[in-house]
Amino acid sequence: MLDAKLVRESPEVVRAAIAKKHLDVDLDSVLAIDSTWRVQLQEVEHLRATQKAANAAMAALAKGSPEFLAKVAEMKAVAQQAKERDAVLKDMEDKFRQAMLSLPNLPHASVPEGRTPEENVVYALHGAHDEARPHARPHWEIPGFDKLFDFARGAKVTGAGFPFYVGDGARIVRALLNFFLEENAKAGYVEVNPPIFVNAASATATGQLPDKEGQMYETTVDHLYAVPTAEVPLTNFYRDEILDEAALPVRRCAYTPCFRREAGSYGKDVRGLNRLHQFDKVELLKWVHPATSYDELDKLRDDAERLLQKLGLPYRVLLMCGGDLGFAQAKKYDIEVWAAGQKRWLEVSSCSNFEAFQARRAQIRFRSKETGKPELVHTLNGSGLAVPRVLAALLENNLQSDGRVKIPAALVPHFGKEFLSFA
RNA sequence: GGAGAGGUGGCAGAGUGGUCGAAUGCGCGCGCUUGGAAAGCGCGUGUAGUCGAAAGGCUACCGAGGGUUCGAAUCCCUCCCUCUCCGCCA
Repeated sequence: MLDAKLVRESPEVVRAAIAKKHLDVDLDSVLAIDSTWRVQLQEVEHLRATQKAANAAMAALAKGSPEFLAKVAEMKAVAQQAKERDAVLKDMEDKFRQAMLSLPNLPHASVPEGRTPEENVVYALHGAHDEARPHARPHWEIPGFDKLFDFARGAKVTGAGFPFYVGDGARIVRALLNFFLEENAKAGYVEVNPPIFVNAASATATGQLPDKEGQMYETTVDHLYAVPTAEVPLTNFYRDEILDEAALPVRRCAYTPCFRREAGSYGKDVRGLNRLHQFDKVELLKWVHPATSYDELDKLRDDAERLLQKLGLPYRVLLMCGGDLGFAQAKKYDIEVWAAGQKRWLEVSSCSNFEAFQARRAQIRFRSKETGKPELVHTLNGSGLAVPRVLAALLENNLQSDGRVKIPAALVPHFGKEFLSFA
């Protein structure tokens, strides 16, 4: 959510942001709602002031006196009017809030212009993705793949996109998670094991509700939502709180399974491990002082990149253009790993600075030493990393002529052996 | 799951229909005092919205949401959460 004062006083700034993100948002109607709401607010507050004044006067009068009774009669009418006006105001407040929620975050000045994913800027390229790998093949075509990653039985037991991981398949998932968590801890992120169901208030604060309701699994009793990412419980950890400025930046990481309904995806995008309804991911999250948030974004991206470097997997970093940036982000880098068998890039992390956009919605602040007043923090997050796609790249890139997969040296201590075997 | 108690400012804790944004204490800040500190004394100390050039004004907030009333922290209803006891359970 944006600052209402900014929208009101500098609508041209917001208009430029909408244009850069290539969104279709009716700013004029937002402004109109804002001004009628404020007029109504004034009227209701004036009526309340009248009531309060009468209240004080009546407190000084004898309870049954003629003056008292006259006041009661007089205020009955005011009360009636206040009630009606207040109902209208409530309605307008809902509309106002809806209108404010429809406005996207402002893209940072360093975000490149562009409308489509093709216009994203390749910010960095790491490793030899174009090196010849004669044995590489799409991971789902590797002989024995179905034994370790059992989609058929997953579909029987639960549904499509819920595989069983068996034997070395389960072991490699656990090794990757452990590796990610250990590395992130070394980088200063405190490990958190959060709830994997959240309530509606939490899902709203991070922006999953109301718009993306259909992407989450919801429980029929209690109306809880299975988390689509650890970002949701983690960001909400400090919801409605005021942090100590000295504690910033706060760095946390969390592993959770992630649940996504992902309606409407087909073809090779969803083959094998590329896209699942349930997958494992470690998320990095920071609450930072506004003055440092872009430095912190660079560091966050570096932290995520380092994981791929240590695994020896080629990757590239994209700086997202305005049109591909996303509604809530001010700036975003996507990290994509090279899957040599599929010969395509797979997104394994998305590192974003939300500035105060999420913090305003979730009311996460810090007390400024300078002013003594609460100010909104900036929030950042990124995966560190998503397991199945890293795994897909690992299987494809490291496949040997003998059909085994070579485990990167950094992962061997966690996996316990040097080769993953499909036999 | 059953029975009971309770949710008030940074904390503790008054307040049971009217001048209560809320006593008092602690904490915190500033000042006086002191060689310095403690104690003591004095003053101050929430958040948000809105109007205003500003000074400042107005409004809201006593777990959340509804209701009763001229008026609600206080009465009624629903929900959430915490604690105690019992039951069940990995």
